[in-house]
Amino acid sequence: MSENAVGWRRSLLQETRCQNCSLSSLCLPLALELEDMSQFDAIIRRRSPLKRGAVLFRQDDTFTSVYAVRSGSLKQVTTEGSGDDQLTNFYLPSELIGLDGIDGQTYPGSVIALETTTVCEIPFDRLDSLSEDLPELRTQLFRSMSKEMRDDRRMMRLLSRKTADQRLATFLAGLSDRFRRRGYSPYSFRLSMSRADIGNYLGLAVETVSRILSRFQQQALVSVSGREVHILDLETLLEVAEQESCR
Amino acid sequence: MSENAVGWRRSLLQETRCQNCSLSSLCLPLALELEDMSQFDAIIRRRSPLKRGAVLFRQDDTFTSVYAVRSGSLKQVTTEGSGDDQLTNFYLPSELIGLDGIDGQTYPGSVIALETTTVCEIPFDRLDSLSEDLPELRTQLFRSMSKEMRDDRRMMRLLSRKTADQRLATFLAGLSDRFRRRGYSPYSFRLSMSRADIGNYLGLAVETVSRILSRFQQQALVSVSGREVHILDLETLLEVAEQESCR
DNA sequence: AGAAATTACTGACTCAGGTCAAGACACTTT
DNA sequence: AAAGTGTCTTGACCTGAGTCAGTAATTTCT
Repeated sequence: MSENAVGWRRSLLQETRCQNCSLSSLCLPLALELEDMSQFDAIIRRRSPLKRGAVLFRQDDTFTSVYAVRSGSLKQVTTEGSGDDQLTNFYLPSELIGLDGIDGQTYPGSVIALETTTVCEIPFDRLDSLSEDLPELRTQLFRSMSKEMRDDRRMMRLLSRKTADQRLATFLAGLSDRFRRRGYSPYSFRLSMSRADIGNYLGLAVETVSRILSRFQQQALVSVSGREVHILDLETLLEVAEQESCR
Repeated sequence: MSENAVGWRRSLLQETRCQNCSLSSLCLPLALELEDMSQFDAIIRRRSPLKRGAVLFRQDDTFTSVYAVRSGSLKQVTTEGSGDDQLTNFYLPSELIGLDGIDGQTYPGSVIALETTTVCEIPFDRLDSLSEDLPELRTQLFRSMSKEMRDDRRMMRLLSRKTADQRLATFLAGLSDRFRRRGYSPYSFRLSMSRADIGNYLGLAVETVSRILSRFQQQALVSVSGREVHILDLETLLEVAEQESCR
C-alpha cells in the first residue's frame, strides 16, 4: 500500500492539472484560455485509479457528475428487464462519460473499467454554472453532446443495415481512428474488451465475432492474436465497412 | 392564395406566442417564468406550414437553427454512401429537431414533413447566448439533449436485441405513449408514416412490417386499417415489447 | 507449477426474417 | 368510370447469423 500510495500522491502533484494534461487538446476544456482553464480545473476532482472490472457508477445511481477519461478504457452497460444486458458504449481517454444522465437524474447504465483506468470527476452543477461564465466551455459541452448523438445515429445505421462483416470492419477501423487521434499507432493496438463485449456492442453472437476475425486474418486484413491486433490493410477494411449492400 | 394567406396571418397573431401555445408545458421553455418566456419568445421565428414531403433542411446544409415541432410530424433521414438511407427519427409536436447538428456545423440528415406541419425556428446562436442568462433554459436544453441520447440507447437495444415482433410492439406502444403525453388518445391514432418508413426506422423489411401488423390484428392486439390504428390490448402489447428473449 | 475457470475458436444444424414475385387496395387524374 | 401510380398485403423460397456442442488456449488462483 505505502509504495503505491506514495507514487500516486506524487503523480497527483505532477500532472494533475488540465494545464499539463496531454489530453487537453481533445478534452472538454480544449477551447479555453489558460486562465479560464484554471477555473475549470478548480472544479475537477481527480479519482484514484479504477482496477479492471471496477464500477465507476451503477445504473440508476443518482446523477451528480460527468467524467472525463484520463487513461485506460471503460464500457457502459444497460440492463433492462432481467438479465438482458446491452453494451452501449466504449470510452477512451478524453471522452466524456455520463452526459446521458442529465435528464432523469439517474445514470441510464453502469460504467465499468476494462483495465486500470483513471478518470476526472466533474460535478455537473458546478460545470453547469461555470458554463454560464465561459461561453467556450458551454459551446464545447453542447458539441460533445451533439457529437455523441451523431455517433449514436451512426451506430443505429450499423445495427440496422450492416452485415456482420461490415460491423466488425467498422468497429476495427473506428478503433484505429480513435487511437490515431490520440497519438497512438492506428495499426497496432490491444483490445481492452473481450469478444463477448464486442459482440454485445455490435449486436452479434460471440461465435460470429470469432469467426469473422479469423476470416479477416485469413484474408490478410488484420492479424489477431488474442487481444493484440495489427491492422494490415486499412484500405480494404474501410471498403468492407462501407461497401454497398452489394448484391 | 389570398384566403389562406389571410387565415395564416390571423393565426400568426392569435396563437403565435409561446405564452399561448398549448405545448408550452412540454416544449423547450417549459421551465421558464412568464417574463423569461417572452425573452425566449422574442428569438423565435414562426415558419409557414410545410406540406407533406416538404424538406425542412437537407443533409449537409449549414447548421443555423434548431426547430420545435408545433403541429404535424416529420422524419429524419441520413444518406450514407450511395442510395442507402437510414431513417433515424420521427418528430412529434413539442420535440426538438436539429440538436445533432451543433457539432460539425452541418445537419447530419435531412428532415422531411410527413404531413402538413408547422415548426418554430430557433436560431442556435441566439438560443446559446440566451441560455447564458436563463439557467432554466440552459438546463432544459441540456436535458433535451440528454434525453435524446437516452432514447438513442434504447433504440440501439431495440435494433440489436429485439425480434421483429418486439420491435413493432415497442414502436406502437411508444407512439401510443407519445400521443397520450400530448393529450391525444393513446388508443386510436393515425400513422403519418408509410410502412416503408416504419420498416426503415425499425431495421425491418416492409413485408415484415405488414405481416406482423396483420398477425397483431389476428391476435386482437390492434386493429389496423391502412394508416388508422386502434390499440385493443396495450397490456399485452407492452408485454410483447419487453418479453424476455424467451426460449 | 498445476488446477480451475474464464475466454476464444470451430463445426454442424436451425430458423427468423430478407428477397422475389404477384396480386389487392387506395389515391389521383382525365 | 377507366387508367395510372404508388402503397400495402400475402405466399414461396433462401440465406446470414444464431444456437448448441465440443475443444483449445488463456488467465487466475492456490
